[in-house]
Amino acid sequence: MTAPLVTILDDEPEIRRILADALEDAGFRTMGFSRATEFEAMLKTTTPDVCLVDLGLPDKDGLTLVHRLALEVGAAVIIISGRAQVQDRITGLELGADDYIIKPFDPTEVVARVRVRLRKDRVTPKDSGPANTAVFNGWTAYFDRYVLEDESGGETTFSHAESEVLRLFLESPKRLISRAQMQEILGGAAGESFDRAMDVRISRLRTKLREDPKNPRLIKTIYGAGYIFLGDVAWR
Amino acid sequence: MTAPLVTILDDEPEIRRILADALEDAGFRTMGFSRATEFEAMLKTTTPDVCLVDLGLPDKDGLTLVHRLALEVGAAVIIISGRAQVQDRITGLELGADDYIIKPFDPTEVVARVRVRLRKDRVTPKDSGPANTAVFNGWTAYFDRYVLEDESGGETTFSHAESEVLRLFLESPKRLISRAQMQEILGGAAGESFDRAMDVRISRLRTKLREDPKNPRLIKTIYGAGYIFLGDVAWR
DNA sequence: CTTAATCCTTACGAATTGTAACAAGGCACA
DNA sequence: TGTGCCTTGTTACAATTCGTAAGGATTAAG
Repeated sequence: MTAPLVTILDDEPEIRRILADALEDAGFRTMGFSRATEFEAMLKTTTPDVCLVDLGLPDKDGLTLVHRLALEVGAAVIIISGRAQVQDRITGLELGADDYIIKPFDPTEVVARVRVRLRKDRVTPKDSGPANTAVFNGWTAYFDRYVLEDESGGETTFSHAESEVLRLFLESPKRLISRAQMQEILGGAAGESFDRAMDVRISRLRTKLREDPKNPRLIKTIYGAGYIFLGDVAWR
Repeated sequence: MTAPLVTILDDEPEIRRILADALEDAGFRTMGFSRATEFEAMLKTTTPDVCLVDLGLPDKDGLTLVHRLALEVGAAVIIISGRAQVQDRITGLELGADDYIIKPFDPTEVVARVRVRLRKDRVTPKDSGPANTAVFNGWTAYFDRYVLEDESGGETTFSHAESEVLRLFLESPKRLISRAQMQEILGGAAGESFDRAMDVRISRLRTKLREDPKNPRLIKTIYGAGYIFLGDVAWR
C-alpha cells in the first residue's frame, strides 16, 4: 500500500516547505500548491487523503473550497489559518473542515493531527474481527460467552437458540423483522405448527430481558407482520 | 431518533456546567462526571457518541482512559486540558483522541468541534429513516414504538391497523379524506360491507384519543364525504 | 315529520400470537 | 451406564387483534 497523500495549499513557500518536510519525515507523500486553481486542477486526476488548506489565498475564497472538498471529494480537510477569531474557527468547522489549526503552528502537532484524521477513517471498517458484544438499554450481551449482564452487573446465561434471535434483533434494531425472515435466517422451513418454536424462543428471550408482558419495551409484536426490536444498540 | 449523547468528564463543576449548557442549547443530551470511576461505570450500560475528557483528574490517569475509550468503545474523544505544551497535545492525539482543546476554551467552539466529530462518524449508520414521531394537540404518537402519549406522559399502545389510520390522518391534516382514499391506501378493495371495517378502525382510534362522541375535536365526520383530521401536527 | 341513507358502536368469531407444561435429546459427571 | 440438569421443540390453551354482522343513532332530503 502506498503512503497516504497529503496536499498543502498555502501561498507562502516557507510554510509549504516546513510542512512538507515534517510530513515526509513522518512517511507521508506530499504535494504543494500556492494557488487554488492549480489545486483544483489536481483534484481532477488525484484524490488526496488529507488536505491542508490555508484560508488567506490570493485567487479564491478558501472557505468555498473547503466546502467543496468536504462535500464532493471524500478527503479530510484541515484548515491552517492566521485568523484566530473564534467565529472564524466555527464557520470553518461548520463548512466541513475536520480541524482548524492556528498559525503559528508546531509542525509536529500538524503531523499528529493529520494522523488522527487518517486513523478515524480507517476505524469505521470492522477490522478487529467480528464484534461479539452488544450494549443496549442497560443490558450487555456477550455473545462469545453466552452471557447477558444487567445494569447492576448481574449475569444470566442465554442459550444458543436464544442468542440467534437476540443477535438478529441487535443487528437490525428499530426495523420490522418478519416471521419469514426469522425462519430463513434461523433455519428451518416455514410451515406447519413448526413455526411456533419461534414464538417460544422469543417468549423465553423476553423473560430473560424482564419484559413486561402487558407492555414490552424492547421486543414488540406487530400483529400479522412480525417483530420490532427497539433499543439503542452499540456493538463493541 | 434520540439526540446524540455527549459526556463531560471534568472535576471542576463550573466547567461541567458551562459545557453542559452550551451543548444542551445546541440540542445534545449530556451527562457529567467528576471522577473517572463513575464515568467507567456508566460505560458498562451506555455508549456515548462523543466524550469530553479533562486530563487532570484526581483519581485516575486521563490518558489511559482516553486510550481505552478510543480503542474499546467506539466513541469519539475530545481532550480538554489546561496543559498547553505541544508534547502534551501530541501524546494525547496519538493515544487516540480525535481533538485536543486547550483551556480556557470558548464553549461555542467546543460545540462546533463536537459537531464535526459526529458528522464524520455518522456517515455510515443507517439509523433514522423517515420521520417517525408526530406531535399534535397534546398528544405524541411514536410510530416506531406504536405508542401514544398524552400530555401528562401517560402511555397507551396502538395496534398496527390503528397506526395506519392515524398516520394517514397525521400526514394530511385539515384536509378531507374520502373513504375511497382510505381503502386505497389502507389496502382492501372498496365495496360490500367490507368498508365497515374502516368505521371500526376509526371508532377504536377515537376511543384511544378520548374523543367525545357527541363532539369530536380531532376526527370529524363529513356525512357522505369522508373524514377530516383537525389538529396541528408537527413531525419529528 | 317521515324516510332512507349513512355512520357509530357493541358483540362475536376467526386468525394470530403468548406462554405454561410436557417430552425428547444432549451433555457432564459419578 | 445411569442420573440429573439443561436445552429445545411441541402441544394446548389463554390472550390479543381485527374484520364482520347487527342494531341503534345521526343526518339529509322531501
